[in-house]
Amino acid sequence: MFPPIFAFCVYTEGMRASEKAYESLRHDIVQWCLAPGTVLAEVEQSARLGVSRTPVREALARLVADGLAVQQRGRGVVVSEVSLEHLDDLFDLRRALECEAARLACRSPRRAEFADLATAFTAAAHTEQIDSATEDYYQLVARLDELIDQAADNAYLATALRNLRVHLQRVRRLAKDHPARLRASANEHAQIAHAIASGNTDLARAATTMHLHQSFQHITHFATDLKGTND
Amino acid sequence: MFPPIFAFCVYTEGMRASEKAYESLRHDIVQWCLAPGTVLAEVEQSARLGVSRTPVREALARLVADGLAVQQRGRGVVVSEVSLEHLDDLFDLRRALECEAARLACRSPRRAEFADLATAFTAAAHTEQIDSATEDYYQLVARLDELIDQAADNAYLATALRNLRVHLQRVRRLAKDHPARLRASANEHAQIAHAIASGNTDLARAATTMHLHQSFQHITHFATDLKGTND
DNA sequence: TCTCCCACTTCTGTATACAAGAGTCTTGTA
DNA sequence: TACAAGACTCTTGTATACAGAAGTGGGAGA
Repeated sequence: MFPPIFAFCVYTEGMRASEKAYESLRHDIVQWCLAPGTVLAEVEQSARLGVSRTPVREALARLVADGLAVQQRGRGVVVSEVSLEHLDDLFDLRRALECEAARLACRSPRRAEFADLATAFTAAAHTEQIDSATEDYYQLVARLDELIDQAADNAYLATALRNLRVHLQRVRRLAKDHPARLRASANEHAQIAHAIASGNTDLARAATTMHLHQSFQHITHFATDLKGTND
Repeated sequence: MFPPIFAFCVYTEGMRASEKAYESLRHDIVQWCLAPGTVLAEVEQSARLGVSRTPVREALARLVADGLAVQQRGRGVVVSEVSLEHLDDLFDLRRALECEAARLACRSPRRAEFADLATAFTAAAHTEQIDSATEDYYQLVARLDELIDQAADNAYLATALRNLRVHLQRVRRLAKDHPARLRASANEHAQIAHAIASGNTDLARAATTMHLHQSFQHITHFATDLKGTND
């Protein structure tokens, strides 16, 4: 009765079926278990997830609202494409949002908390084998993102960022992590955290802009490599 | 194609029942026909809209995703509150997004099209009885918004702005339109359109910032009046 | 052999039936 | 009279049945 791919959601207990279906599908799409272009037929998914069509429909509607799937006339919904064509658009919006978040965080009474994170990032940048601790590193990044969101204290901004980060997660899968890039990224994050901790708005925006620029360059470069060699 | 701002749906013909329910509920919420706090019971709404519970459920889920309604445990969904408490947050995000849109529009090959709109806004500002042509004026604003979206040519940004503008529409209802404010607003919009037409990024951002600041001040001022007198 | 048309299959969209849970009202007891 | 407990009702959450539409495949005709 248990669906094949469902290792991540331990807590199906008190969850509604529609919630379960949504989380499962969302996870599978973000993690590329369901590749772009995959048709999400209602009956097929309801069988796979072990629930009826009704909650699956609700889940699919939410995925379409998230932009993770698109509704095709007559053909149901399919997993949306991940295109590098609009990566610059994604990053334009991301820069606008993250710079604003950084600005607001600079004015937060909690901004001192960023000093510890800055130290942690600097340490991470000097870790010998950073590529073997990728998961830890990404968790650190998540902590910084979360702290910025909390310090910015703007629900509208947080929602916009949340909607955006899903797409980013999918795109990121296109680029493998190189140790050199991870190290550089850690340093950039340290700079951002430092800037916020010091309350320097201009510096925080600049650091954020720099980091996003480097990240964009990395993904673009690697994705081109991928297309040329593997794809 | 889709109308930019659903003036309302006369076109229930080829529409799915769920779409119809969504547009109808969304319209009623934005137009304050359904006041904040109103309980959106599924059976009640399905009877009112003449469709069954299934499409109503789908519509309600979308409204919750939009932030126009909130799901209350055990009590179904209710129309979300419109609070002035977080108006500054709304405008912080709005400034970030609209400034970015204006910046991108400045780089668009279509930026020359803004010159005509600038002229139209200047004319509107000099209309004798601007308060009797409020609808026309708001349509002009909608045209500018739409043109900026198109010129910015960034689907992610357009989505974020669309999500935000719904909340703004609701808040705007708190403040009556005064002729003086409408005139000033028309001039501010003319400035924005002029700046974009000339391709001056800094000027476009400044004009946008100024307009949003004035708009924020107006709503804040009036809303305080409202609370003191009518409410 | 190619093309067009018709029928069949399969899918979505909608309605409705059923079950579980929460809230409320009523009644009984202290 | 007030409080508590139980039952009832209303609501949501889920499953399923049915209808309509769209795609597909096969057969017939040119």
